Amino acid sequence: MDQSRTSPTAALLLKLRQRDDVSAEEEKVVEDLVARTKHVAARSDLVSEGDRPKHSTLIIEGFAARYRQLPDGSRQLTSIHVPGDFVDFHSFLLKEMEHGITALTDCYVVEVPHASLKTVSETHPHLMRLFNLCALIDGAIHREWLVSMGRRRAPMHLAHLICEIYELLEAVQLASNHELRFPITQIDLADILGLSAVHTNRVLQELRRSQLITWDGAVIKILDWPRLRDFADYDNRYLHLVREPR
Amino acid sequence: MDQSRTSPTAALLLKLRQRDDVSAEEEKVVEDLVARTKHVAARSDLVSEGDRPKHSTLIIEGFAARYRQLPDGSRQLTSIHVPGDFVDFHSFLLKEMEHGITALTDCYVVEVPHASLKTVSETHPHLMRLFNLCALIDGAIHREWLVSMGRRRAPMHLAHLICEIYELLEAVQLASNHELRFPITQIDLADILGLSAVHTNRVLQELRRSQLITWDGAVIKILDWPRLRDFADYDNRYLHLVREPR
DNA sequence: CGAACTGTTGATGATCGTCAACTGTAGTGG
DNA sequence: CCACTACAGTTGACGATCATCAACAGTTCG
Repeated sequence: MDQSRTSPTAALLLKLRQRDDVSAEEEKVVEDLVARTKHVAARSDLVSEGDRPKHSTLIIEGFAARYRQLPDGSRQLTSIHVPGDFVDFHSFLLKEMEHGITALTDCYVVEVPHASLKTVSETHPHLMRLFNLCALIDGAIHREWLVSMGRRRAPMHLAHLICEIYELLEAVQLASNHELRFPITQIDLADILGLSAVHTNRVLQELRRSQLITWDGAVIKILDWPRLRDFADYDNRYLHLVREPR
Repeated sequence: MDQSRTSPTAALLLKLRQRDDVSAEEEKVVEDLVARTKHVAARSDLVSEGDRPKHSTLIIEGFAARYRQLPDGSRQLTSIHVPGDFVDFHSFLLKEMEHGITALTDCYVVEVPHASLKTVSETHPHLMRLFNLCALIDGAIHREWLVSMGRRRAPMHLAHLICEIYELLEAVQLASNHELRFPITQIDLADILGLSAVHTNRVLQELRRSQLITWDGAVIKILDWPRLRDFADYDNRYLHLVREPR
């Protein structure tokens, strides 16, 4: 795994700074939230459905996803999370988890006690507002996924997903040059797209045949960013990556 | 339209009280947010994509929906909103709207200035937290919709939607006895489900044939709630309708 | 070496979209 | 009053997209 990162809070701070200035004191508060990093093996649950966690989980390294398992055995992933994401921030207010969270790859995470978040909300409301803002952006991503599911054909859907993940990783300096490490199986990818694994495989090959991407093992290369973006009808405004004037 | 409602804030207060106690003072603050109700005709935009509204819109009466229009002319609704919902609460922090909001029926709404929300966040943090909590539940609903889109067949998907809307309306005392007024066209319904209008019509008839519901004009009657719920694999935990102990 | 898993391909069928036509209803204007 | 329009709902025919089942290759790992 990548050990080059200086601090476990680096990705989170990069994310927050895209929203607004983060003062030196707030930065210290964020760093104090990180008590001890914990390793989670790929394919195991960070949080299970029905849990009432006493902490929110911050991803330091690796990929995780929210998912729901249906009675017929099928599974749907409802979001994917990258370093810097509070993957179950809402459990701070909502208590019961109505979905599970799985590690798509080996992960390093930090469990931030809800009590600490409560303190932050009282002593550093501006910082708390930045966390809330990130949760609202999660909602915007959900809505874009709904659009992809409902109105984009599978190849466009996959292309759109690749654009999104690339820009999310680029924003925390984990991807550049239209190249990203995204070590996920086609089975998990199918559960993101809401497709069968077989069809997912064929759709992926279609993007390869069209010279839009290569996807070899864990490494995705976007061969023609403008064409991929147009093909996917990708408009990144919903990620709110540029800071809004206040 | 129904004029029996005593106060424009009735639905909102019912919603908030499901989350936590609302003090008399907080109730007064909520009522002060409602300056002037405004009528919006069915099929017109409450907010348009790209807008930077200076207020958040609270629905007093009628149904509204968030939507996105795609270049090929197709449209996807990403959420539907009932009285008591802040339909664009996130614009308070996120500024630019990356989707539009349309009135599915004639609506009465209130436009609450962001400046007022800012004041509330400073003087009544507990109340603001309840608003935030509602926004997080919106996210949970989005996730459940993603599951429906990805892994439920059209008849299950529609059944699930009916269950959800019924319970949301029941929670603000706008539906009871497994009967609800939901005056929406099959075209809009198709744009919720991500289906064509023709297929939506057939799916609807399937539910009618199965004696699960009647849907005559604006009125939906759920004929067999347990069977509809089982058929849809509907589990309402994600709506967080019961108050959590603190 | 076998076991388990991922990726891949082919064959077949189910689900859903598209096109077209027709019905009923409500409104609109002469 | 009636012709005319507009639109929601409905039905049939046909085709595209996607799921399912089965088989097999390549890799890793014990």
